[in-house]
Formats: sequence, C-alpha cells, structure tokens
Amino acid sequence: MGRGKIEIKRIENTNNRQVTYSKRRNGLIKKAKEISVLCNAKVSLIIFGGSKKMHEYCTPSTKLTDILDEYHRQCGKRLWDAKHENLNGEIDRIKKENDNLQIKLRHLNGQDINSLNHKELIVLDDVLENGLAFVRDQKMEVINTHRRNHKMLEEENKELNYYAQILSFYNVLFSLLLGNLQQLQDYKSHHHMPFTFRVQPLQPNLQERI
Amino acid sequence: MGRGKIEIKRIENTNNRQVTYSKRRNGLIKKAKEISVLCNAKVSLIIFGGSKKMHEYCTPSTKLTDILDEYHRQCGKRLWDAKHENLNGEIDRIKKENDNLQIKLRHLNGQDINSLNHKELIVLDDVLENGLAFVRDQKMEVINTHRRNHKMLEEENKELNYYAQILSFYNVLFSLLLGNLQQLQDYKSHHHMPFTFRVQPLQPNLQERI
DNA sequence: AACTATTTATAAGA
DNA sequence: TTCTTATAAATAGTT
Repeated sequence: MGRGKIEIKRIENTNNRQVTYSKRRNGLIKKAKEISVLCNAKVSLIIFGGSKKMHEYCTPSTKLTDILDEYHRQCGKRLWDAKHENLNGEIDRIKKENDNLQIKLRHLNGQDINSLNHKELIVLDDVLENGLAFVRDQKMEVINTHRRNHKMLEEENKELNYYAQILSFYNVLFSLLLGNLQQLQDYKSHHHMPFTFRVQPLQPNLQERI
Repeated sequence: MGRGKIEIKRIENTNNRQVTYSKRRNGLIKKAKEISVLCNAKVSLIIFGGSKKMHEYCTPSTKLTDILDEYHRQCGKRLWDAKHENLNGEIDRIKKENDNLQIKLRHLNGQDINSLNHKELIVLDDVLENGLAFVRDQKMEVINTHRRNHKMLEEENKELNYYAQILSFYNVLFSLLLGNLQQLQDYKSHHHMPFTFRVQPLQPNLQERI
C-alpha cells in the first residue's frame, strides 16, 4: 500500500527503515485500539524498534498483569517463574532449617528421643553424664562426711569392745573372788572378827570413763 | 476500508463483532509480523476476543519474558512484584520464626541467660529446680542408708557404754575387794590357814559377751 | 513532516 | 465461516 509494492523483508536502508517503523508502528497501535473498541477485545501490544525506545498499547481499563495472568493460565508457559524459583528455593531452605531447630528443641525438652540418631544420642548422653557426675560428686561428699562420723564411732566402738573384754575378764575374776569373799565372811562371822575395806586408786584409763 | 466507513465504537451486533474481530485480528497479527521483519523490531502482541480464546504474536527468536524484562526495565512499572511481595513476606515471617527458635535453643544451652525475660527465667528455673530435686533425692537416699548404719553403730555403742559403766563399777568394787583380799591373805598367812577359790556361775547377760 | 499514488485491509453482502 | 468486492485506510516513495 503505497506508491509501490514492497517485499516483506528487512529494509536495509537505515533511514527508510526508521521511517517505515515509525509509520507502521502508529498504524499498528491505531489498529490495536480499533479492534479493542470495535470488538470489545483485550489487547496488549509492546513494540521495540531499533532505537530501543519502547512503545506500548494496552486496552484501557485493563492491566498488563491481568493480560499476562490470563496468558499464563492459557499457555501454561511459565513467564516469571524463574524469578519466583529463587524465592521459593529460599523459602524451602529456611523452612528446612526451621524444622531442624524445632527437632533440636524437642530433643532438649526430652521429647521424641526415639527419633534421635546415634551421633545425637552420644551428645545428649554427654549432657546427662555431666549432670550425673554432679550428682555423684554430691553423693561422695555426703558419703565422706558420714564416713568420717562412722570412723569415729567405729574407733569408739573398738575401744569400748576392748573395755568389754576387760569387763568379761573382771567378771570371771569377780565371780571367783565372790566365792572366796563369802568364804571369808563366813569365816569372819564364825570367829566374830571385824571386817574393814581399804580403798585402792583406779587404773588411769578406766578412771576417765566414770 | 470496506464497503462503507464505520465509526470506531463497539459493534453491538454480536455476529458482526465476531466477524470483524476475526478479520481485524488477522490483520493486526499480519502487520505485527510485517513491522517485525521490515524494521527489525521486537513485537509482542496478545489479544483476547469475546470467546476468551487467546491469540498471540511474538517476534521470532525472541522470548516474551525478554520483552517483558525490557518493558519492566523501561517502564519502571512493577508487573509481577505483587506476587514477589507475597513470597518475600513469607520469607521474612519464616526467618523471624527461625530467629526465635535459635534464641530458645541458646537459652536451653545455658547461653545468653541475660537476655531472658522474667517469665522465661521462671520456666528455666523450674527445669533446674527439678534437676536439683533429683540431686537432693539421691543425697537423702545416701544419708538414710548411712543413718541406718550409724544408728546400729550408735545402739551398739550405747550398749557398750552401759557395759563400760558396769566395768567402772566393777573396777571400784574390785579395787575395794582387792584391799580386803590382801587383808584376807595377810590374815590367812598369819594364821597359816589354807585359802581355796570357789567358782560361781557368771551373770547371764555378761556370760554372752565372753 | 506532508503529499499522493498505490497497495492493503476490511465491511457488507452473498 | 469463507469468498467477493467496493471502498476505506495505510503507507512507500516523493517532495
């Protein structure tokens, strides 16, 4: 349509190309507008020429995102999912980290021990071991204190047992003497003799116990 | 362009509108192709008619995403950032949750206690209290065991002390007797009398100890 | 950028 | 829908 027919192929003359681009671009946008109005169609038209300056037409009362959403839905082509993938990947990563932390917390609270693996059990065991070591220390302190008291009591006991042996000996000896004392008394009363006691000092170690 | 000039406004007759849409859509796509080839332009054309069926043209060797990226860069309009915002929001939320878990873990490990608030301190204190209660129980068990042993030793000691008292009494008594025995011996040797011992049975409770 | 000869697109009718 | 075709619109080449 013009003074002469043209072949549809790249216009090599830069100036001609630029002029044609300008004319046809306007034509295109005009026709986009017209079909949009006449046929109640939704149109999105984006054009980049050699100058890299962008021209756009989008049916009024319509957002490009809506058109792209519809495009997305109908085509199934994933337009900006590559960009979403990064974010989704990060979300997954953080969620996983989150789960691990939750599991650690449960373990420290003593729950869910069964799900601990061997290595984790060793670590937890160490913690408990330290706790038990403290208990043992406390135990030993008590034991040692009592052992000291016990020792003193045992020493005393040993000494007293020694005295008990002496007592036994005295007992035997006394029993023997008792018989002779009776004999002496009988004798004295028979002969009408006076009978007096003489006091002897106690042995030193026994003296203390009275 | 046609048998008659038409006003650019919505075609009310549905059939006419459909026909016109079909014709003009082809024309639009044809012109898009032509400008793309002739002028080496990049074109993206998306059209939705009343039938909701989508038609599209995109300059060959070009991806729609590239055109949209360029659009994004030149317009500054944020096409899919709304969608990104959702994801970014979720990332922030999960990161925050993550931080809270990390803090809890540190507290359970006994670190960073200073940053605990009062309520959290109470909970932590309960945990420690339970641990100390266990230690105390262990202590008491040991103490009671030793107390029993101690008691037995004390009982024995008490008994032995009783015997020691008897011993002391015997000792005094024996000392007194010893003097009289000497007196008796002196008397006997002076009168040339024979002196014999008579064995008396031991008192029953003392007999056991020999 | 304006002009215009010509091509192209398409409205209406079949 | 598609074909036809008269005619509107677009535009290539010129100024």
